[in-house]
Parts: sequence; C-alpha cells; structure tokens
Amino acid sequence: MTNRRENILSTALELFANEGFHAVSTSKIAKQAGVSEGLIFRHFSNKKGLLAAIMEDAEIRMKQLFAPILFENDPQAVIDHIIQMPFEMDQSEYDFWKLQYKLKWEPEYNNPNKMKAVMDKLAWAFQELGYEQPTEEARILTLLLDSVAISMMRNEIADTVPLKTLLLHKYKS
Amino acid sequence: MTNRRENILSTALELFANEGFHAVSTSKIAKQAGVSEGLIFRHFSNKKGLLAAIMEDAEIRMKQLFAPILFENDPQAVIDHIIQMPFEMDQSEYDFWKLQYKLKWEPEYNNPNKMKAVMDKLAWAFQELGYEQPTEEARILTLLLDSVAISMMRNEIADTVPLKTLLLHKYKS
Amino acid sequence: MTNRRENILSTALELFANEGFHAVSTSKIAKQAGVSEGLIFRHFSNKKGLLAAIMEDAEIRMKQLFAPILFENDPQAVIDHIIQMPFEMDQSEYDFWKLQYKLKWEPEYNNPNKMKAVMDKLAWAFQELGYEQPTEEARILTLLLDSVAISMMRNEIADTVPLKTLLLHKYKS
Amino acid sequence: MTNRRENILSTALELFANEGFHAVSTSKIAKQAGVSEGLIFRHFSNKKGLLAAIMEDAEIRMKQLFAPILFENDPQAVIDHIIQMPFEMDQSEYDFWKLQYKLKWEPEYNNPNKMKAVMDKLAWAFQELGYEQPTEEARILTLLLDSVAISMMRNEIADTVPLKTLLLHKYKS
DNA sequence: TATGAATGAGTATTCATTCAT
DNA sequence: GATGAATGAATACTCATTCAT
Repeated sequence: MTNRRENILSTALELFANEGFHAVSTSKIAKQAGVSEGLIFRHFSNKKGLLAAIMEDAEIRMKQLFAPILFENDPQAVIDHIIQMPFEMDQSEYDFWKLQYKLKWEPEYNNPNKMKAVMDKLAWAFQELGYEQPTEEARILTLLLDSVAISMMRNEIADTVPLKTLLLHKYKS
Repeated sequence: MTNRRENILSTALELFANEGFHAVSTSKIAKQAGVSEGLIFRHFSNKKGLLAAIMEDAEIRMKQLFAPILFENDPQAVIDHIIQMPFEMDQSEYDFWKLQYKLKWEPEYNNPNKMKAVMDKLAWAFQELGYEQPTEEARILTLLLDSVAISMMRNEIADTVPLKTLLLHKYKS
Repeated sequence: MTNRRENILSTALELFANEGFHAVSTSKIAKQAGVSEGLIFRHFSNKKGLLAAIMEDAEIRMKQLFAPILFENDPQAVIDHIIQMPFEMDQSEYDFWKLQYKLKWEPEYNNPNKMKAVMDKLAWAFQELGYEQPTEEARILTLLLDSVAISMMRNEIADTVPLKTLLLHKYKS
Repeated sequence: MTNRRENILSTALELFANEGFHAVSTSKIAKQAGVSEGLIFRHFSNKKGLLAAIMEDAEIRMKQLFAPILFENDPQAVIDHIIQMPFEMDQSEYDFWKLQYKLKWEPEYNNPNKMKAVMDKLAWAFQELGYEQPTEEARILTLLLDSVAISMMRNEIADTVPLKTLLLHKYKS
C-alpha cells in the first residue's frame, strides 16, 4: 500500500470499465482501494478529475501501443500488425480497453481524431498495395477490428483463431 | 398527452440512450415526460422495470426488422439486405439503436443469442455462395456492420455512400 | 405536524438567528423540525433557498410593522412611535429580528434601502418640528434605535424603562 | 514571509471578519496565508484556538485604544473624544472592528463588561456636566456610537462630516 | 389512473484535524 | 518549525421509492 494514488487510479479503472462511471460511487472506489474517500478528492479534486487522470494515462499508453505501426515501412506489415492487435490483447488490458470503448459513447470523451494517425498510415498501406479505395478500406478494417476487440472482451467469440486466420488471409496481397 | 405510459417510455428511451441508465434520474424522466414521478412507479414498479419494458418493446421491434431477412431465400439478397441495414437506419431510430448497443456492455442485458437466427441465416448465405468459412464470414460481416452503425450514429462518417458501395462490391459474388 | 413547510421555516429561523446560517446544518434543521432532510430541499431547493424564503416572509412582516408609521400624519407621533418600537418588541419576535440584524453583515442580504421610506418619514417629522438638520437627526435616531434593539435582544440592558423614558423626553418638542 | 504565525493571524482576521468564522475553512486560511494547513494547528491547536488568539490580541489593542479616555480628567474632553472615535477609525482597522462587532452575536465571545470602565468614565463625565441621568446618557451615547461605527464600516453613510458635527454639537455643554 | 408530499439511504464533496517526516 | 499526505466525520444535496389522497 505504498503508492495510494496509483492504487486509486487502478481500482477506479477497473470499476469504471466494468460498471460504468455513473454506476460506481467514490465511496465504493475508496473502499475497494483501501483508502479514505477524502483522499480521492485530495488527489483528483473530483470524480471527473479521477476519470480525467485515468484517461491521461490511457492516452500515453495508446501512443505507445500504436507507435510501432506508425514507424513501420512495409505496407503489408502495417496491415498484418493492426489485424493482430485485438487478438494479442492481454486479459490484463481488458479493463483499459473496455473503458476506452465505453467512453466513446460520451461525446465529452470521444475524440475520433485520436486514431487519425493510425487511419492515415493504414490508408497509405492500402494505397501502396494498390487497393482502389484506400481510405474506405482503412475505415472498414479499423471499424471491424474495433468490433472484434469488443466482442472478444465480452467473451462472445469461442475460438478466435479461425477468425484471425481468415482476416489475415483476406488482407494478404 | 393521451397515452402517458407511452410518453414515459419514449422519454426514457431518449434519455437512457443519450445519457445512460445510471446518469438519468426518474425525476428527470418524469419532468421531461410531463408526468408525476409517482406515475413511473405505478406503471413500471421500478427504474429497472422501466428499462425492462423498453427492452421488451425493442425485442419485438428487432424481430420485425430482421424478419424479412430470415424469410429471404436468395443468399446474395440476404447479404445485400444486411449490408444495407445500417445505411438505411433513420435518424428517428438512433435512440433505439444507441440503447441497444450501449446495453451490450451490461452483462445483464447483453444476450448474444438474440442475433443467432440472423447469424445462422447469414452463414447459410455465405455457404450457398461457396465461401470457404461461412461461419467466420458471417461473424466478420455482422461485427463490421455493428461498428458501421455505431460509427454512423456518432456522426463519425462524413460520407457514407462510398463505404456502402465498397461493402456491397466486396460481398458481390 | 400538519404543515411541514411552515415547520421547517420556523425551525430554520430560530436556528439561523441564534447560531448563524453557516453554523447550522440542514441535518440539524431537519432533525429539530421533525422532518426528513430531503424535504428541506424539495421545498426550498437548497439551503440558501430556505434562507431566501425566510427573508421573503420577513420582508412582508417588516412592511406590516412599519406601515402605521408611514401613514401617521402627526410628526411628533411618528417619532414617539419609532422610539417605542424596540421597547415593545415581544420576545417571540427576537429570532426574527436577530436574523435581520445578523444578515446585515452579509452584503448579499443587507439592503440599506429597505428602511429608506421610514428614514424619509422620520426626516420629514424632524423638519416639521423645526429641527435644523432633519436628515442627520433621522439617521442618528434610527442608528440609536437599532443599537437599542440589538442590546435588548442580548439582554444587556437590565432596566429598559429609564432608557425609554429618557429617549422620549429627549425627542419631545 | 518572516513570521508565519503573524501571517496566519492577520489572514484569519481578515477572513473571519469578512466572511464569518464558520464560513471560512482552515484550508482557505492556509492557502491565503501561504502556509501549510498543518501549521495552523501546530500554532493554535484548534480553529477555535486561532480565533481565541486573535481575540487576545484584540483585547490588548482595545485597552490601548481606550486608555487615553480613561486617563482624561476633563469631562467634556471625554465625551468629545469618544464621539470622535468612530469617525477616526482607519480603514485598515475595519477588519479588526468588524470581527469585534460580529462576535458580539456569539454569547461565547460577547463580554459586555469589556466596556464597563469606559461606560463608567462616560457616566462620570455626564454627571460632572450636570446631566440628570448620567448612566442612561452614557448608555445611549455608546449604543449610538456602536451603530455609527458599524454603519460606517458598511459604507452606508455617504458623508460622515455633518453627522460628526451634529453629534459634537448635541453633546456640547 | 394520477398526483404530490414525504422519506431514508446514498452521493459527491468539504472539513478540521492528525501524523510521519 | 514546517510540510503534505491521509483520515473520518460531517455537509449539502440527490435518488429511487412509498403512500395517502
């Protein structure tokens, strides 16, 4: 129980992700994090501030995750790498991603431009590979992979291997 | 203000869809519906009961929407029809769909089997058309179309026509 | 316990007057009034709203109290009447007056113009009686009587009769 | 920021005087004084202790202010001097006086005997000058001057000169 | 059916105070 | 002497729900 701030942060991430921001009380977070309720407000000034802090951390994490793709020079590798991402998602990251996807429903937190760089890179890859409508192809693939990720986190896909194989196959030039 | 029950239902649908179940108070629903707060509880006994009533109506609506597909005998027509669905979604139906998609995050309300019949039909269509992995193809298409619908409701897609055209083209045999 | 609204109002008046607005919690008011805390907010929307309601009632009361003076046509009678006011204050009205005087310290509630009509009437009376500086005389008398009233409410004046007699004597023409 | 104790003391005086003891938090005092909140409690152990320290300083100050009057041997000079006091009050002393007058509403801090010596001296002066009811005259004058001081601090008196002149004139033998 | 007054448990937040450093 | 992290009780206020009418 050394770093209480981190403690609050990770507990809140877990609860917000699984039960929703409005459904979780600060009292519940405090109890589960093993700290006093007041401490949440000392560190984050209010409940929204707590969420904001989580999202700031998330932004950094996201950039790290997508950096390799942005630096990739082989177009096919870009596509393959992106396709593999949801399938390589570790269960320990589920809460992180759940929250990201859930918050897309709140206009305040949904920033579609966040993924612009990745979309552009993907469009470039499709263009390089001679696809006729690279922008639309990029959009379709990212939309699909979002759905795949979400579905996986909900354990709706019993066996993910054939899905991944099929997708890689479909986008193999 | 003839049918107050319907009034409550549609107001609640709008608010739940746009602000979330937990973020909306029964008092707000009552005020916006122009009825007394007590009436909500007379009609639906619970806040959850109100949501349940909305979801029951939704289930019926969903069945109506997908019925034509289930009765379609031409496999290509099945696929085309399904692809067109998100693009033909009327703005007046957004709240309905938003709520459906949002509630998929609450295990209590997420029933993946709800779409089983449609998935099966789609898999059948792909098989008929000679696709090698019809089940996976069906899954991929439905996942993609979910994402498309959600993205459209969030107004994230400026021009939907090329997307629709490309999709129809991709699944044209 | 018929009219709970009045109940809250009079309890709050008593507590605000004797302990101060900020020093009294809504929970204390509720307990002492024998109602649920929530009811305070249903009726007055917030703590300040409760105070505002008290002050609205007070404004009406004040107008009633000073009406006879404003309608008096005999200048000497005006002065005598005003002088007698603090001495005729009933103990049951102490809370009312305490609150009025205490709130004069909060710029938000201190409206010096509230007494303008009375001041003007008093100045007129002094003028009629040939006083050389009627405005200043009016000011001095009202200031003095405020102090007298406050002092009486604090039980700082053992025997009020000689004070009253002396004042009436001083202002007898 | 040499003497932090004095710093806290003067900041608290300002805030207590203008916003009220209960309306000001120790956190606000600490922030405005530029010290840590803990330091307040190291120096004064309590919020009430802080107020007590302020009041102790005030007592000394009061004695200094009224000392010249108590040592005055000319009765008319005593009266004139007292009358002039509120008019000579410096704006830098307003907070000091505001707090004194506000706290008179809290029985815990209101000690009417504090002014006994001055009242006695004033009664003596009136007696010397042949007034018939010196005790009541003393009371009336002090009450009036309290009111004048308070009114001035609230900036309710546009031009104080005629008031002062009239008062001095009234009490000139 | 419909209202509106009423409640008690709960919510986010603030507060005075403590304590290890 | 001084800080800043930490607390637990309290605060103003909201919520879903009940009930008499």
